[in-house]
Amino acid sequence: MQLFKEKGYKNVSVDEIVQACNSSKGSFYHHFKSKAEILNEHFALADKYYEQLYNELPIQLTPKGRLQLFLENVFIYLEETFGREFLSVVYSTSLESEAHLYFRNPNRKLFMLFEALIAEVIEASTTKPSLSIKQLKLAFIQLSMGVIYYWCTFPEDRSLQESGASALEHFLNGFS
Amino acid sequence: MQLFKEKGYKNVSVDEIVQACNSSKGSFYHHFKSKAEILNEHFALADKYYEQLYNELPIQLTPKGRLQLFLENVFIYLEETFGREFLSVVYSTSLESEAHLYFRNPNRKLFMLFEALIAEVIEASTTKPSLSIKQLKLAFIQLSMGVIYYWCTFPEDRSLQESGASALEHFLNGFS
DNA sequence: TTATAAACTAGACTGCAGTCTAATTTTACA
DNA sequence: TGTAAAATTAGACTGCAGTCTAGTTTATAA
Repeated sequence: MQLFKEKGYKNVSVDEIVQACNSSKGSFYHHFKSKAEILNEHFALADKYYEQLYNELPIQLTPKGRLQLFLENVFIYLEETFGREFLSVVYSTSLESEAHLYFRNPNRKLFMLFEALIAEVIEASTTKPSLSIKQLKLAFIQLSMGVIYYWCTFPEDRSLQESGASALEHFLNGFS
Repeated sequence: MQLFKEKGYKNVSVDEIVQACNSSKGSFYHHFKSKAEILNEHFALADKYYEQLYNELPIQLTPKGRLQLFLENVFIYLEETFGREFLSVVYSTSLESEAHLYFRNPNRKLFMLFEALIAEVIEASTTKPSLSIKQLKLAFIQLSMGVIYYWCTFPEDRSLQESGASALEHFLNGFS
């Protein structure tokens, strides 16, 4: 991870990694399915952090406010801890290999937290929404991924959080 | 493109391509910046098709209905013409290189059509939405990308269109 | 025509992710 | 302890994207 930070993911070869670790390629590929899979280690940490974020969400806020605050903090965390290059590598390699078991797990912890927060919003809503909670959870996941993917693909000067702010707002408007 | 369809993108090497074309690597890389860039050719076609779709949208439909129908047809087109593997390759390689000028152009034709259709929806809406048209266009792009990215990452048996249906519905609910 | 520049082509070469096989170390258990 | 199986390690090797350099063809213009 240190080498990646110093030189960028693409500019660090596996040979360089194993040399820096006094290890060997055989050993490396015994433990990891691919170069990209090393990044997985971080996703376990991320899910831990999200859970903490969730538990620290102020109870006095409205459900919508809680959902909004949560996603905002997730985005801030992603940008600060991972950064655009790291996210690009994860989003890119996830599509081309079976690496990233954490990331590609449709039942990952983060998604469960999304669901819990959306359930709160539905419950507090005066009218029943036309979509089921499963559908709304899916829509929310798609939205988050879209925001991140867009932010990686079209690098601007805005933060990830800013870039996704209006999409999130509009999503919340969808609840009467 | 024929080789890719037969054997899959990853299983066709550039050597194989140039051999099948009685060409050479030097020639290939004179015309294309990368292997992935060949796929670009298709995006020009796609944008042509979208424009036609847009022009054929029934005028008697509500603006929401028109937007919905349009995106549904885009998704159907993407799935049928490109397919999951092709989309995965494009979405993946777009993050790792400067290839795909079409795809990575924030002003591409498709996005303009989105904007036009959203403008219709806003105009027909009784109350002014809290977001500007530019913000809504961005949110809509992010949503579409998210739906496609999700569909590529978590392959299920559902069509792309089905997978994104509820996200799209919820987006439209966001307009009062 | 011919000189010169620009566009294009050829294919050997480089760098790197990932594989393969043979060794070495660790574990399990008699 | 001894020994067989399993886990781990080493590093040479393979396959392929992309580069490099030296040609060859085509366009331009006197």
